[in-house]
Amino acid sequence: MLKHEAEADRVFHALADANRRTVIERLTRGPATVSELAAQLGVTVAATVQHLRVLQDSELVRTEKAGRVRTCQIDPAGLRNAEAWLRRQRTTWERRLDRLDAVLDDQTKEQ
Amino acid sequence: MLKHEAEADRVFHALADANRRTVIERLTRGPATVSELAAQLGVTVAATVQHLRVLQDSELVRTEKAGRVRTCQIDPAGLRNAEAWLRRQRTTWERRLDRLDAVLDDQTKEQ
DNA sequence: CTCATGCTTAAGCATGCACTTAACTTTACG
DNA sequence: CGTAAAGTTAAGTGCATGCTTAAGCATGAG
Repeated sequence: MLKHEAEADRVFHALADANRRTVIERLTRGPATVSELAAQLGVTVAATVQHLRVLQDSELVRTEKAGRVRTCQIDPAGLRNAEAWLRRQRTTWERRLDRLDAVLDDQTKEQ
Repeated sequence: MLKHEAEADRVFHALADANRRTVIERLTRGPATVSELAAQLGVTVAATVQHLRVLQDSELVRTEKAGRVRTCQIDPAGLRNAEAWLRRQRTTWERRLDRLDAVLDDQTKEQ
């Protein structure tokens, strides 16, 4: 639970930036180099590298360097973590609503 | 798409804070007052109010004031938005992998 | 009415973050 | 070799963020 919390911290922080989300959206369509991502974002390559570090630490992106060009692609682990946290909250909440419904049903029957 | 992007911005930013996630986890178990949330977080009531403003703006929490006590509960809209964004990315990525598989299958057949 | 309770708001502060520029390393090409 | 391209790293800057304290505003209990 605690390890998961730390992961959730990294992942949601990574997703909280619009430029980093744009990188993810781009990479779901296929791999890209650092320069290509920088061009699409409209920021410097240096800024893009910093974004990529955050995305890698949260397991949202994997990169590999061949020669002098670094190729980036989606790492599904981070997306799965984030989806799992959200689903956990939603199901807990829905289960509670179901219990509430049951209680209300019992009460109406007892009248 | 643009409106959705702005919503994603707010939601993921809200989820990026550990204390705000704790509030959500608490509220999935049932409603709570501002003071109760502050006590659990171990921060001042003032700080908690600020977190609640962020959570309301991202439609993760709804609140209602009765007398001098404000009761907070989950608003499922924000969670749904976040889940939708993540699912959109994941399915786009999986569809691309499927296409890649198809291409590779064709190539092996042609040999 | 008095006063404590629950919340709200404003102001200040330390820290973090996203970006830049600039200097540097490594790799490819002629 | 010389040089341009791709990326890395460091330092600095402005702005946002999360927190505090302090003051203020309703509301409920006695």
